[in-house]
Amino acid sequence: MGVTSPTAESLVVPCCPPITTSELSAEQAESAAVMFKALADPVRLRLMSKVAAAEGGEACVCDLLDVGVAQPTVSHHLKKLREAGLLTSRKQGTWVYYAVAPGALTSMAAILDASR
Amino acid sequence: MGVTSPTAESLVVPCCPPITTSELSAEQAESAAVMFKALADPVRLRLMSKVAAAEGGEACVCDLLDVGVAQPTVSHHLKKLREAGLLTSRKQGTWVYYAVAPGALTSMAAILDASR
DNA sequence: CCCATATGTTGACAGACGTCGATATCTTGG
DNA sequence: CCAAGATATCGACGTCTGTCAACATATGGG
Repeated sequence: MGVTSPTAESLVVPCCPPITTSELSAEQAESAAVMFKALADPVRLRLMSKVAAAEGGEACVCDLLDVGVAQPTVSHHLKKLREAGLLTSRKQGTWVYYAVAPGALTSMAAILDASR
Repeated sequence: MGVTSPTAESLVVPCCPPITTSELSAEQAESAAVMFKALADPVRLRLMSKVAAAEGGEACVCDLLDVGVAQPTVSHHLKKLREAGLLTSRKQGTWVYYAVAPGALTSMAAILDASR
């Protein structure tokens, strides 16, 4: 295990309206906070960036180990990003490839709105 | 005090390139994390939303107290959002009005990029 | 002037979080 | 099959964070 199940986690739900449009409900805020929490760490931001900027749209874990923390810590952060629905993972032989979940970044940007 | 100084905190620095464009450096990730950390809490997300969606673009603290936590906690969260550069504040008589810092949301959305 | 109202500050506490070393699991090559 | 490499899990530790009650500060009205 350790690889994203095909049915869940990779789905992109619209979640919330732009915060400039209407006040978020407690439930909407709770679910949006999960995504922002996932990016609220320098190491996870760098991991997201490495994956998002990788050619082919995916990166092997072995290419994500140079972020200044130990390997178990990298694994822990990747799990968080997966659980937040921001990354998907795919196992190929010995290696695991991570990719940005389709629509994840767009749906976060949508919450922020681009009109201010 | 307690009101945003006019010179700092409200400035919008571009901070970082889109994460899909190039890998974030440790320093860039650190400073971007400050902003995402600020939104990584349901209460703060609701506060941002209330301010952002307010008519006139600003809201009195007295209109921000119905988010399910005590008044000191609201004050604490507003301070965090101010320090992160996401909100500005203005004192008028007994009341303090909060507004979204110009460019703050846009600059966060820019980091996420809108191309995926 | 003093009191009610609005907002911020302080100190304390429980729980969440980031980090690591040790270890487990899985896969491939020999 | 067994050793080596890649990745995940576990358990522990220190630190950060959200929360509140109590208090402090400031403003305007009577």
